[in-house]
Amino acid sequence: MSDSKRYGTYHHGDLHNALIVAAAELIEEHGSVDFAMAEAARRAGVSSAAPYRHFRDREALLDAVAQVAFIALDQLTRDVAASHPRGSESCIIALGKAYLGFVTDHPQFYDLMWGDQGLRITERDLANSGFYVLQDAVSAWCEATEIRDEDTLGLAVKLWATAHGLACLAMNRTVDRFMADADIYALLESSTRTFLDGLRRNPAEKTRL
Amino acid sequence: MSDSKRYGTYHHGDLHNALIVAAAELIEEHGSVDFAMAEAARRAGVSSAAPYRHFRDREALLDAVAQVAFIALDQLTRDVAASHPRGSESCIIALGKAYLGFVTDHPQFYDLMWGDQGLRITERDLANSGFYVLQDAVSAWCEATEIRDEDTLGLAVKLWATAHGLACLAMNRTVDRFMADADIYALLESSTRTFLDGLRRNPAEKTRL
DNA sequence: CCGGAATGTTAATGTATCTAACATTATGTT
DNA sequence: AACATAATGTTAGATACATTAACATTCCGG
Repeated sequence: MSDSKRYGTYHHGDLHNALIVAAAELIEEHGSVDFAMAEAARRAGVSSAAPYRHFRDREALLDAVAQVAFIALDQLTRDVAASHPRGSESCIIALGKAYLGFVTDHPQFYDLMWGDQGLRITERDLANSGFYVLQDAVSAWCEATEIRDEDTLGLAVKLWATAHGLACLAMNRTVDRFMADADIYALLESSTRTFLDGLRRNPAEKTRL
Repeated sequence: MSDSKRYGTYHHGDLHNALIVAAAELIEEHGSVDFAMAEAARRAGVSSAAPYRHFRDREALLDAVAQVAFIALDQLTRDVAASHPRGSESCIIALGKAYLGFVTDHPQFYDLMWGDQGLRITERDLANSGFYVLQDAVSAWCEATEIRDEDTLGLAVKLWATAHGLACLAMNRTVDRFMADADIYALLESSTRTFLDGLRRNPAEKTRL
């Protein structure tokens, strides 16, 4: 029933997905989210009004693209976590670097995912943000490092914020302009190691209220 | 010559600035940057075409608003730095908290300043981003803490990234959804303290290439 | 006080989103 | 198979906004 060959030329057969793909391509090509609805429709081979049978409005199409992006991020995150020893420092660092790479390799999708004050982000998207994978890695690291009684949720947020912030500043070329030839991956790694060193030094510091 | 009373009703007298103010207000009210050029014009009491005598296009008006926002951030940053002992850890933390407050108090301006992949940011804006103030605070702290031979530029970027990332995740309500009742200021403070602890523990770690 | 530069106005123009009315195809029921 | 109906497309606007063109008024330097 998902075989588009069953449809004639009048009905597309899988316009919903075709529009998501077209929109993603256009975002990639334009380098931003400012493509025209009609352009996506044309690329999918339908008239400019057809998309509205599948998406309430332009925003809804963007939501759908964002959801796909979150799923891709989640997949990447899981793959990275799976290829590093659970509880290792290298796993946490690899997760951060993967996040950094995801953002900087697809800067066009950043706004889609995190921009607009996050109005587009759903609970489902957050579950696909890789955060829970990071939190698990942090928990495992705390156990392995014999750091007990830590607020792993808070730790994960702090580590995430560091990677996110660096990704953000790297993406909009802010880091480059302050540090020529900056290696953001090296920055993230050393920043993370310093932070974890700090935890080892003073593990009892809790942050939740 | 800046006295608008010298002008009659036909000429506004200070439309350039009035438009910047109107745009800022509209951004604040709409909660985003999606106001109409004509709306800003109406608020300034002129016709919808008048703004184009002062700004090439809508983008140019947004640039101008962003520049004002950067100047405000710079001023805030300098004030905070001046009210804390130079070289103190509290100064670095206060700077981070001020940054966090600036972003979360005016979330509408975030996209304007850092969004759109930072295409709007000029060199002048960066000088007004508060970064150099932070870098100076970090340098002073390193001296006071007898941590020598450190890459203060890199350290400042790392600290900035942490504050920026947390601000970003707080602003789009991502942190809230993972941690109910999260106190982002407390998170930033403990994160920063842990990081500085890590530096004290292992100060020789350098990151530049 | 005159002439040009600035700055405003009104009236298009072009483009984008979205809707309305209508056409065609798919699907499920008898 | 034949029909009813839902789903999905199409064309032709309606509306909103950015921007420009042509023209009007005011400011300011000589």
